Formats: sequence, C-alpha cells, structure tokens
Amino acid sequence: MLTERREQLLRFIVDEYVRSALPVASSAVVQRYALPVSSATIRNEMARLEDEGYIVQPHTSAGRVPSDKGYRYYVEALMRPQEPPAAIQQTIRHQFHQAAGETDEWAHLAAAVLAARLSYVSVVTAPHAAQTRLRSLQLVSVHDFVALLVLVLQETLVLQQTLTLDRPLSQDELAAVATHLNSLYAGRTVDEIRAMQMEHLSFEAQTVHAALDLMETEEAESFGEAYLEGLRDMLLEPEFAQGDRMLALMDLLGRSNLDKAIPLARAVGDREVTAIIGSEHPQDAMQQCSVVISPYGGPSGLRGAISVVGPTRMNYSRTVSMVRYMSGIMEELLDAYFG
Amino acid sequence: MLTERREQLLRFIVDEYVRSALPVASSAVVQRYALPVSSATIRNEMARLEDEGYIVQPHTSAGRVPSDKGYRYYVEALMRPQEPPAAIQQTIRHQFHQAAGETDEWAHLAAAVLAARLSYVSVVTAPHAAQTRLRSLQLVSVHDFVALLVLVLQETLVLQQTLTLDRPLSQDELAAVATHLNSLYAGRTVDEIRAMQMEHLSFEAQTVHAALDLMETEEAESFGEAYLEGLRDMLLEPEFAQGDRMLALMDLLGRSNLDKAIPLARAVGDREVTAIIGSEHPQDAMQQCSVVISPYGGPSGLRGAISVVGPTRMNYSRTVSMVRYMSGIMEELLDAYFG
DNA sequence: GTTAGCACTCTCACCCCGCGAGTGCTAATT
DNA sequence: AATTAGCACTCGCGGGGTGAGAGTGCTAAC
Repeated sequence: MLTERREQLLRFIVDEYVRSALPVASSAVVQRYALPVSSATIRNEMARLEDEGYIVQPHTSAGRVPSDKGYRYYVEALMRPQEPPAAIQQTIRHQFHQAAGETDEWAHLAAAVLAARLSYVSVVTAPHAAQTRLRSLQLVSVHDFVALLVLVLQETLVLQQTLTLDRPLSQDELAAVATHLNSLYAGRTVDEIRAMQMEHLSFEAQTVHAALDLMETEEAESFGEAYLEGLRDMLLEPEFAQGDRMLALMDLLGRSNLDKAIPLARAVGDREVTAIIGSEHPQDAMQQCSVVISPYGGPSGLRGAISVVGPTRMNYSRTVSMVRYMSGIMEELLDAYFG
Repeated sequence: MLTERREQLLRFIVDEYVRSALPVASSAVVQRYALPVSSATIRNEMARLEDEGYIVQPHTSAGRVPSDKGYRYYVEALMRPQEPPAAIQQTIRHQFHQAAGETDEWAHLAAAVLAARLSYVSVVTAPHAAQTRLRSLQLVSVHDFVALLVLVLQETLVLQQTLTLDRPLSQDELAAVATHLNSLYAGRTVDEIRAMQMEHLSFEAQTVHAALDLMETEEAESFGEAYLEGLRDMLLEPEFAQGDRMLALMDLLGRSNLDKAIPLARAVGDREVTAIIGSEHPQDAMQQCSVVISPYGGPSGLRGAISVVGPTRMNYSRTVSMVRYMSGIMEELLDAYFG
C-alpha cells in the first residue's frame, strides 16, 4: 500500500510521462502541479517509490519513468476513466448510424474510429459465433459450367464460393436446387445438417458439401475477421522512431501473429475491459507495448473483441474509456439488429 | 547512344548495386566480372557515364550509383526479363488452383504471391467493370423488422446491406419479393433498371432503391478493392531503415493515398507492363521508389491492375517478369470463369 | 518531516582526427 | 588513340575526448 502522497506522486509521474515521453524530474512535478513542498521532498518520495518498484531511473542522472508495476497500480487504483465527452459520443454515433446497414463493416469502422481517436493501433474482430446456423443458401448461374454458391449465415455473414458443374445447369434449375436445400436446411447448424443424412443427387450433394465446408471453416476460426487500423499514427510515437522497433511492431501485428499477440481468447472469457501491460504479456516482442482489450457480445452467442495496442506509455484512462464505450456501441448494434 | 562497352558497364553497375545496395567501385566491377581491362580504364568510362547522367557519385570518394536515367536505360535496353522458372510457375499455379473457387480472393492471393516472391510491396486491385449487371438479388429475413439484401453482380461480386422494415415480413414474403424483382431486373445494368420506371409497392421500392445505390457506389469506384501485401519485408531494404523513410512510405501506401500514389488509371489504359522510376513519378514522396505495373483484363470489361512498389534499386528484371506472369494468370482465371 | 546546498554522475552533442576507400589526373606504355 | 601504373587528393566514418546540463542523493540544518 502506498501513502496518499506517494499515490498522488505516482499519478503525476505517470500523467507527465504519458504526456511528454521524457523521464520526469522531481522539480518538474513540483512546478507543474504547484506542490506545496520542495523538490527535495519529492526526491525522497521518489526514492521510496523506486525502492518499491513503481518507478525506475533510465540512468543515474535522469528523471523517473513508471515501471510496469507503476502502470499497473495506476490502472488499478489511480485513474478514473470517464465517459467520452458528449460531443465525441455524438460524432461516433453518427458515424455508426451512417453505416448501420453494413453489418459487415461495423468492426472495421470501430477499429478506424478507435485508431483515429487514440492514435494507437486498434484491432477489432467481427462478431463471430462458435456455432452458426445457415440462414439461407443461393445458387447463381455464372455461365454454363460455373455457378456461384452464396451462403448467408446467422450473423449476416455472407460467404461465397464458385462451383464447377459437371453438366450445364440453367439459372432456373439452380434456383430449384437452392429452394429445395433451403427448405431442408435453412435455420440449421452444421451438426444438424450432417445428422440428417439426406440422399442427394450429384449436384445437390456437391452444393451441400461445399456449404458445409464453408460453414465448418468459418466455425473453426476462433474469432471473426480482424480489422487492424492506426499503424501509421502509432509509428509517430517516439518509442517506435527507430527502424528496428518499427519492424518488431510490424512483425507482431502481421496477420499470422495477431492471434498470438493479442490474447483474444482470454478477453472473450472476461466480462470487462482489461489492460495487459508490458512485461505482463507472455510474448517477448510485446514487452514494450500494452494492450487494452474488451470482449463484446450479442444475441445467439455472437462474440468479438475490441482491442487497442499502444506503447506501455499509453493514455490508459482515455483508452479504457474509449474501448469500453466502443464495446457498448457494438453490443447495442448487435442487439438492435439480431436481438 | 552508349558504346557497347559503356552499356555493359552500366549493366554491371546496376546489377551490382541492386545486389549490394552499396556504391560500386571501379575495382569492384573489374574483379567481380573478371574484365580484361584495368580499373583505371573503368574509371575513365565511369567518368563518361557520369557526364552523360547515367550514374552519380554520392560523394567524391565513393563508388557510383545508377541515376534514374541509368535505371531507365537499363529497363529499356539492357535487361532481359525471362519467364519465371518452371518450378516457380508450378508452385504459383498450384496456389491459385487451391483457391480457384474463391473468386473474391484472387487479387489478394496475387498480391501475397508477388510480395512473397519479390519482397517488395505489392498492390493488386480486384477485377472491376466500369458498368456492371445485376445477376441476382436475394432477401433473407434476419428478424421481424430487419432483412438482409444480398446482391450478386456480374463479376461474382457479392454485396450486402441490411434493410430496416416498416412492418414485419416473413421469409416467404421476402423470397416472393426477391423472385419478382429478379424476374424483372436480373441481367440488367443500373441504367436499364432506372429506365424501366416500374411502379413498386413500398418495400419493393425500398429494395430496388438500396440495390441501385449499392450498384452505383460500386460503379463509381474507378477500380476494385485493392489488396496490399509485403510492407513488412520491404522495410528490411536498407533504404527504408531510417524511421522517417518508413513513415513516408507508410503514408504513401495508406489507403487514402493509394490511388494517387499508383497511377492505376494510366495502367488501365496501357497494354503492357510499365515501370515508373523514381523521379519520373509525379508524387514527391515516391521519388525514392519505383513502380512496376500492369493492367489485366477479362471478358465483359473486367479490368484490374497488378503493381509492385519497391525502392528504385529494385530488381527490375525479376519484377517485370513476375508482374507479367501474374497478369497472365489473372487473365487466364477470368477467362476460365467468366469467358 | 522538510529543505537548502552541494558534490556527484551520467548523457548528449560536438569536435577533432586518423584511417580507408575510391577517385581523378598525369605521364608512360602499347 | 587507347590503356595503365602510380600517386595525390577528397571525403565519410568511427573512435575518443570534452564540456555543458540535467537531475540525483546525501548531509546538515531547521
């Protein structure tokens, strides 16, 4: 436990360092916050905070920088995230209102908005259900030997796949097949469809097979499509100014590493906004970064994650409140459209 | 016109510089290419090449580096792009074969393959028609007051949009509307549909309106969706090692600048693979980069562009041949599926 | 518990300098 | 006329030295 004064001091140090990205000196905090004590007193307190591991000195004659433990304490006990200002809420709601019809673009928009507001990288995954149902299936003739299979799944997820035909089929014939299959399978899950064990003519069988394949591939994913935005702005932060740091970051956020880098699985379990700070992260490469992540959920098991990746020196309060707000927006939208 | 020997020398300098990214010295080319003359002779020739502007010296006591004029001459007259090796062609064809059914993923795959083979940034736009036709339209019930409109356009492009209903409509009612609208409009262009001036009940009207909106938005784009790959690998090239260079590059390739940065419009006009080298590019920020770009076309006005962005010090021969090959692949695919 | 004063430490920016690389020029050679 | 050996010259780069400035910890007084 920290004394009241030391807590205050830690708060100042974090705030100041987040603002300036420079180690903060004892005299600086006295000045900036007009403290009624001298810098020497602050130095003594700082020494104690350092003993207890909340702050560190980059080198002997430098100011102090919060340690990960310091950030953790700050996030846990010191910051007071507030709702985003009404004007900003207004703007964001308006942006989503514009795009309300494009259910498939929500996650993308959320990522873009977060990135723009925070200047950190934002990754948002589209809503995804562990088990999905076939809403509807369509077959569209492309030409004699090619047809397009369009699948609509429960969460207005649209999948497509072209099929190569053994013999030419007209649009009417295709439509008939689609109608028949819809009457059998619409509203059912993969397992249910499999269990039905229906006998099908060859093209019907091909279609069902392709549809099940697509659905299974979709279900096999542990989360929906991930949209990443804001990489460019984040590279402006001084901690990424060197080329190699940038590279490390790019590697990290590369498609293949994304699922490892951001513990989405964990978030999907939790209920609230969570921060993972620097060394708390299992990945070596993430030790310089913090992640603020929140799950969101909707009707019928739709789940997704909203996350922001920034330097450990991030504005936790602003970030947490924006992520929380955005998660609320997503849940509202899901409820309104699928509830 | 250059003498034979000077041409040779220029070729060596370009090859060598592309390989090493270091200014090439007179003695280096004598050694590496086992020339039957002394370095002094090469120095004299180099001085002439420099007088004529084909190469430059970064500073007095450095070797020579090709100028943009030098690269241009190299591309025009010196390099001999060959087809990619059979083994590589094999592999690439295999990759496309795997993904043949996913027409919407071709461009993405092409970009990924190019980026992987060349380690430069690759941007490929999906096939896009200036004017498109409605193939099919579907309405899927999401719940009482929400329906999903799915549009399939000529080029197996699938668009979706949710509609908010005034009154509840069952899936059967929706299907009836879709069938009716399909019978009227399937196979027609935006203009044709508009010209028909049909009277519709309120929900039908809403659907038609939304469909036309989507189609028009689609046609208004001057090219299909652009897929960008390979940014990370390109940042390994020494010319982008500094943080600011990287940033400039990222800015350039940011979504909003892409259309300006890469003169796709121009490519869509040309027939062949084109290289735009450094200062030939109107954009200031692109002066350090070269672009190799090729249009590709398919039946019914489908067009797209395949491009690679690299440092001016790129391997033009490899790049040109890969881009040309990839353009061929795309045309084959389009022909096979839509021909 | 607080604070003034001070010595101490360490980084950073700057300059200087020597080394090595590579050139251009000159004069001799074929 | 073309080639080449020889050589002086130029310039970038890296290492070491240095002085200024920032910020600390400590001590002793309040």
